[in-house]
Amino acid sequence: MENRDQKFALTATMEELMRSIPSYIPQFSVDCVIFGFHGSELKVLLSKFHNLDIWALHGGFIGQDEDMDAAAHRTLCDHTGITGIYLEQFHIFGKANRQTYRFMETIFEDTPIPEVLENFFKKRFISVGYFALVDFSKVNPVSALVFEKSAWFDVHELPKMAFDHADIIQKALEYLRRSLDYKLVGFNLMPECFTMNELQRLYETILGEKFQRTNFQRKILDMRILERLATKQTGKGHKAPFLYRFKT
Amino acid sequence: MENRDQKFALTATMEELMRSIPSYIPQFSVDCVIFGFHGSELKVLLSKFHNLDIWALHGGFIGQDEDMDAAAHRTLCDHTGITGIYLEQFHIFGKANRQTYRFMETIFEDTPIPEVLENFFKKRFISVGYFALVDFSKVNPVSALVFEKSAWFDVHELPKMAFDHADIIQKALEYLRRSLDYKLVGFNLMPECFTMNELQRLYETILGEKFQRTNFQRKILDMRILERLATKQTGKGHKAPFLYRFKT
DNA sequence: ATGTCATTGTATCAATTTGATACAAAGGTA
DNA sequence: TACCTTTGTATCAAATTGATACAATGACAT
Repeated sequence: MENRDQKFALTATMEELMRSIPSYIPQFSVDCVIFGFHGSELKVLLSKFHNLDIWALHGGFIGQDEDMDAAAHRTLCDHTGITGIYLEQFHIFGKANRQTYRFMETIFEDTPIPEVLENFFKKRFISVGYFALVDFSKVNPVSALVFEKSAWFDVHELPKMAFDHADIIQKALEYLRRSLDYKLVGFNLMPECFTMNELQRLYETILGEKFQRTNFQRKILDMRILERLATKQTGKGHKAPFLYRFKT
Repeated sequence: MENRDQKFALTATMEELMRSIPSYIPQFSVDCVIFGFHGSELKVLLSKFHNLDIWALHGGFIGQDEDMDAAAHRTLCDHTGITGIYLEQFHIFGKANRQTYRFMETIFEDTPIPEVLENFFKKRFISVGYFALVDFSKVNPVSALVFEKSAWFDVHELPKMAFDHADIIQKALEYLRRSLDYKLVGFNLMPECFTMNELQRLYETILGEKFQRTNFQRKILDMRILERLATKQTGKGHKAPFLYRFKT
């Protein structure tokens, strides 16, 4: 019974997809790695397929008359409900064996696959990887299309992933490390106000190394990218830390 | 007369292109920015279109069953005649208005454009930018397809460029600067043996800044990436510099 | 031969940046 | 009020970087 409802929901949203497919560039997709920061850990937002214990990145296609960046933003907004997210392309995945069709068959089980979908998905795909930096607390994950639900996962404890999506996340993380911009990354991943300690945890989890508290503080303050606010009134048994905010 | 011969050559190679087009992924291309180093300047290899005073990067398409990286290597080999070149993707260009068709019409002048080509080129294109690092002295530019000839240009003195190719070169240069790896770049752009002074000129032209001779020498030697060979017997009126080679 | 000139290889010192440690100032609890 | 913990800041040593000095070399003119 429950299974039947899901199957119905699945095919219903598929109808929508089918109608829009002719307006997309064939064999080309966008995949977004959505990073968030919570509880001292770097997270990625993933979605689970109906009927399968497999998770995937949020992907989409590009309209014939649509800028690629715009397509990435649209895809992202569809799945998170927020706009104005920081987004940047980091790599193109173009191996010859990037097919999604065999996977489609599993999702559809014994339901016949519509011809439009078959023609679209049976070909090999090239995909642009984008990464997004979002304020964890502002995201309200939206399930759409073939997805049953969304959830945040620790970057180092990923579930079983679809296609080459685990590789894509790995590449995104490498890119983030290599081209780390303290202001950009902090500004987009942290909430409005935060303590120096929380900020340090962010960079530690991204770079995978520990910093010395006092030197980290000096380094960040010397950059002059933060405004110091009032001290935070903690209920903890120690001196209350200052709160900071990124200068605009 | 001369014009007529050129037109003939143009359409003859076009026949070849037409036959291969159905095996390519539509609306998707690869463009290579080929960097070389000569006479204290960073150069890019460009090709000139027949009948037009417009130069372009070397581009190509991707076979349906071909890895994207392989397609880039193939394209590069077609135009330079050398294999095993260092090649890396750096950006994907996906603005909605990336059309080549209007340009095609100019090239064809009043010759009718074959339908296969028309269908292929009339759509908007997405292009992956690759950059190549080659030993200037080893390249023997090969003209192919719609190109009349190839030539090296100083990165800062580009001729009139086709499409958005000037932007693509700019992006490639920015990428090269941002992710500068001293060993990688030097190893691929320098000839087998070179003096410290020549190496310094390379990094100065890439980064667009002057270094202090003595400190540059110390910095590079401290990296332990070079082997020192015998001194070079110059005909110059001063102390002969050592020759160096990158460690393998 | 000898002196001049330009360039190279190396040493050296100062200035700056980075790493490590010390310590007083809170904020809560016993 | 003593005690514990964490925070903010100062300070010193170590490492890196910037700037300058100088002897060594190779060709040429005298």
